[in-house]
Amino acid sequence: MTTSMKVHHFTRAFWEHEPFLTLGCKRLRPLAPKLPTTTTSLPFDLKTFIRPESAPRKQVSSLHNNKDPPSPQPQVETHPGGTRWNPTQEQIGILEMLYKGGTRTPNAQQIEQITVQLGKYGKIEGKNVFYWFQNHKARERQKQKRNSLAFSRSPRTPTIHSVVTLEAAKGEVVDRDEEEGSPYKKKCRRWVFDCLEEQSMSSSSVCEEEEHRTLKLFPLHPEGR
Amino acid sequence: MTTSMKVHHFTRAFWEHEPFLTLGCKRLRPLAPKLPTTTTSLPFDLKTFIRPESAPRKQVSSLHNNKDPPSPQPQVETHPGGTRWNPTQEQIGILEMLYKGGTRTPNAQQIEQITVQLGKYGKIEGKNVFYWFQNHKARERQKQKRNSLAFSRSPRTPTIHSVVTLEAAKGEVVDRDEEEGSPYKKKCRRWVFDCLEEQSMSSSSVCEEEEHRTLKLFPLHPEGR
DNA sequence: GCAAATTAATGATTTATTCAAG
DNA sequence: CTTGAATAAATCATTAATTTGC
Repeated sequence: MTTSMKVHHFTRAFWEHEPFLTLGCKRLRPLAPKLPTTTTSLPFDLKTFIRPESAPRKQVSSLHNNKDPPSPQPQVETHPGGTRWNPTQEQIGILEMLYKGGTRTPNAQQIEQITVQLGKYGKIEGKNVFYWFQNHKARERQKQKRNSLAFSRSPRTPTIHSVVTLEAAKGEVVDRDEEEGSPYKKKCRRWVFDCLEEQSMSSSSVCEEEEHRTLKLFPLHPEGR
Repeated sequence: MTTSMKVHHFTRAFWEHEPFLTLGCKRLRPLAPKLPTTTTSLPFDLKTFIRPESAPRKQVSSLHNNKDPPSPQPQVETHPGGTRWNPTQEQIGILEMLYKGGTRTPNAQQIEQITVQLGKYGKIEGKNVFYWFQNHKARERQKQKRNSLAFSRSPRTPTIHSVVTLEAAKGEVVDRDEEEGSPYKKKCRRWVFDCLEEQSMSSSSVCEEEEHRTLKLFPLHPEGR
């Protein structure tokens, strides 16, 4: 009986909702089907979790011996019908407007608002909005970088000015980017798990069974690499 | 009237819930206070959003010409009353057990389960679990890297080596790092916004007012940088 | 013209870095 | 100085453009 055995047992017990520790851990409910029951549009593929090897496996990764220690990993494999958000022109337009307006990392509330608005033009979720801003910001940055590099590189040869030019270019870029940045200084950014539930109803009776309403939302893949 | 003007107007209108586009955008409700109404323990600092300049600004970043072209460094400013999760011994123990058991990037459901279990030993949220695994994984990796570097560095000294050693070390590190990866091929991993709502009750009557239960969860900061 | 085959964009995820609380 | 929290960078994967052979 090695340590790994113990760990393994523990892990299994944990996932199976067995009382694994001394505390009064009342056995949870059978852990519902949880199959496609999850939120509708979720690409959660339980099948693959159960039967990892199914799809054509496009990924190679043969090289670079990937050895993962312990568990038999859950495979979240793309499920066929995996659909990613496909923004409409209106949605893109609004998002770009907001971006130009200075929005870079909208907070939970802002994302919610944006999502609601954009929802008028097509199916969309909050995470799509979040990702869009992250990606757009990052890719604008790349673009700027490329541009300034290209700019500085080509005129390179003459005398001194090239350098000057380079610096100037950089300065410009920075300014430009900053220019449209939000007017407020940067401050604390934080992630948050936020819930849509209307808190207004709290006024009436206090729900004893305060069902976990706080949400979740995180990576859906069972096991990382 | 420049483009920026228009954009600005649009943005403002957007945040204020004014009908900004032609579509039948029925004016939303006054957009509740939304101040501290947000989830309880959230470090949402509205103050800083309003009054950016407050903290002593500690960041230097002078050296190492950080030509981060665009952005002006993100200043994550802590807000005063911010309280971060302080894990108990039991919690840490369980988390490490799970980690040893092979858990690296738990999915939404797993995180939920873990959170519930750990909740018995102290206050905790899903995001804490999420972050813990991310950090632990990353820091284990760093440790491995450091170790292997140290290992390869000591026995090395002879002649040309220094350079060679460096390269070799890097190679080793990579492998080592991979070494503890999961045994399963890597495949598609997806993020998911998942909700805790018990899906069991769906059997009875279908709740018409399907209140948005899908959660949210994203960055809570008002404006990026 | 059109469908398989490439390539370009970009949505979604993971990994690396950074910041600061305790 | 450890590590929770957050952001940025890198990467993966899928959809849409575009090209190519017929």
